[in-house]
Amino acid sequence: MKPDVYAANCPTRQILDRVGDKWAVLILLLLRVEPMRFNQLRRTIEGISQKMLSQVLKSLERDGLIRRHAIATVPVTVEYSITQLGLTLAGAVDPLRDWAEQNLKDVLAAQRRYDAQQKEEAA
Amino acid sequence: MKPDVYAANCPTRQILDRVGDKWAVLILLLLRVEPMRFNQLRRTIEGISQKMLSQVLKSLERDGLIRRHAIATVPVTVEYSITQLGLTLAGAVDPLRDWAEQNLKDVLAAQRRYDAQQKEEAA
DNA sequence: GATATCTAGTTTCTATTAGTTACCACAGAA
DNA sequence: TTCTGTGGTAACTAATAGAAACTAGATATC
Repeated sequence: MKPDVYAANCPTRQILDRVGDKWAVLILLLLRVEPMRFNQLRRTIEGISQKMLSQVLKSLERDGLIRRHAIATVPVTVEYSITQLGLTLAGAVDPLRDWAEQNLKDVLAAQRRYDAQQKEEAA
Repeated sequence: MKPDVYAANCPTRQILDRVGDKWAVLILLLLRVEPMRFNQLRRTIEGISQKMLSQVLKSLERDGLIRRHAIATVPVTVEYSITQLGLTLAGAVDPLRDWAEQNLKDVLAAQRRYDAQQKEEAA
């Protein structure tokens, strides 16, 4: 009944870390639409650095959520696509995205209330 | 169609950050069962530092996901409970937890395959 | 009467991680 | 010959997570 806090033993912990990763889900959702190349992803996701993109792609591939396919052109092009496993994870993220869209207003309102309260107490 | 990368504008991004927070969801799921006090949470979640617990509780309260209730005993006790909003977020996390439990085996297998592949290529 | 314990935190410092910037090698076009 | 494109890596810095010690006030223990 007690949640298992030790990261190594807790599957949910590991998946939440992956989903909480700033770029991972974004990439997953992009690749759900269609396969993309490295620089294509980089241009689409304005603000990501090459290092982070490279790093996240590598870890997503390691987890079996995406597939890396190098094509022997000149210069080499590399295409990334989503796997079946990645597809199901993306699906599990959808309820969360829906929740976010429906409830962001309330969260922001709560934040404003809290901040106003704090300010008042400080005065 | 293109996902909005700029964090400030993207509700999903903000919620995913919250859910990806190492301790936040854990606390939310604990408080879904029953209200708890500060040190009670600290003892239940072995491994969390007082600083992190205090910090996460504060940000969860700020987001309107939990409620803080100080009781004038001696010494003062503080009880944290989940709000209606927090309850619905916890519900949206459930599919993800289910996915994790069902697919962790596959993810770990993919990781082993990937690591073996890397090792082989290095040799 | 000094010490320890409970409550719920805060402060300080360090280790880890996230992110930025510059660079690599190769080929084709201007 | 310098510029653009391919897909990255290496070195450095800023931000954050976490460990450990401290606060304060009342009660119980030695």
